[in-house]
Amino acid sequence: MEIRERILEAAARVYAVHGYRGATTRLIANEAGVNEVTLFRTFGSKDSLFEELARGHADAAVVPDLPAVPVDPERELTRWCRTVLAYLTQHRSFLRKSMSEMEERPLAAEAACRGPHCAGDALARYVEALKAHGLAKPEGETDTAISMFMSSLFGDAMCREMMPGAFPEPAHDAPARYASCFLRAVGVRRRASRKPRTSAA
Amino acid sequence: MEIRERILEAAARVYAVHGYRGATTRLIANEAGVNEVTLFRTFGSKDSLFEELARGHADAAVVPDLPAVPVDPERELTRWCRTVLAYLTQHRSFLRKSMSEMEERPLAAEAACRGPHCAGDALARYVEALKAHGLAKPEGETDTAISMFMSSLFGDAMCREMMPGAFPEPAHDAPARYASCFLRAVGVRRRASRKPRTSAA
DNA sequence: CGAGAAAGCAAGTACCCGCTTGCTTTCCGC
DNA sequence: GCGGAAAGCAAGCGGGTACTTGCTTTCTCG
Repeated sequence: MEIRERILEAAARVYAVHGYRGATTRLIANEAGVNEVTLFRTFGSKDSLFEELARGHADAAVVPDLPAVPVDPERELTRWCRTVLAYLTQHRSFLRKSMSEMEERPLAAEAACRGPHCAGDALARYVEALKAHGLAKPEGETDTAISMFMSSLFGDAMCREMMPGAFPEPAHDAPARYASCFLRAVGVRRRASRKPRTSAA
Repeated sequence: MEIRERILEAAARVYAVHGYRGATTRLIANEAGVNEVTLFRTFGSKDSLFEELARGHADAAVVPDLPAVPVDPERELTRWCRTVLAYLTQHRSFLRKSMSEMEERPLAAEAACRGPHCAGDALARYVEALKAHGLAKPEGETDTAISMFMSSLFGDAMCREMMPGAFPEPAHDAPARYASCFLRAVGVRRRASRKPRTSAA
């Protein structure tokens, strides 16, 4: 692998555990299996290394897309929710660190927020589509519901490991529960499972 | 004020901005208007100062109580929600730091979680009371709703300042919206405002 | 094979951090 | 007014951190 990428990945790992101040150049170089001098030759300074790290992380944030034309809201949203939650959970330490450094390194916090922010926008568009297709009630406070839904994913990813018991169990079922609860809140009727030929009145 | 408390409060302020590693004893002593040596004479070490700080913070976490017998859920819950959200918002920097230091100082993270955890328990008891008095539907997935509600408060407090626009506006109305959305989710019917003499069927 | 680039290595600089020491000043009750 | 406790002050110690320098090793490509 390119030495540049090896250092960046090592920096991400060390940063996720120790934060910016604790992620010393020695530690990062060691983790990357690289001489510390090489780190400085490659990136110039610790600051610019982390600048690039934040940029890369923001660019790489995957926001799965929701269909423009909703067909099976429960299923589609559960799937989306699972992906977003998995992403947030996987990067929880990194995100926690970045957000906690808001006061000292605001750009890092901003970069960390970009992914989730886009996800929220995608969800809002999806709910508009639900309304447009008569699947969701148009009157509800959907903005509040969306905000609560996104916070739920965020809270689950950030806090579950330190507050077990405060989140839906088992963890694997959480996405379905969040999605179902959200859909009820925006007035989407639950379908009978797995497309029965006729709907029960 | 006692010198002990002055140092503790200064430590909390500095810590909220710079985190544990950034909160140097020099900085804390300066903020407290105290000689650095006095800090060490009083607390012995930086570690034990922060130990005491975490303990004090956990003990001082105020969890407002909800009535054992619910009368006006919308009103009661909005009020409770406002208090909890205000607490979380006021201490957001402190909490962000403590939670982000989960890997290096797990006791700090645990202490920071204690308050919110108790709040969640109080809410769960309240919902049980709602059910017992026939005000909430007993069948719903109330656990998920509670978890989402608590996450909403957490997410709002932690992220609003760095993601304006992703949360209910104006901020002052957020508690009422969260409460209302939650009550709908657990099947509490909205009352006509302000106790009309007869209830409309 | 040989030149140049890339990486390693050892050492060093200037500064910061937690913490200590030795001493002086201030203050309060008897 | 005086003795003792509490706080201040100046200096320093050992170790860590970002970053630099000067030199050697290794690899690549023509």
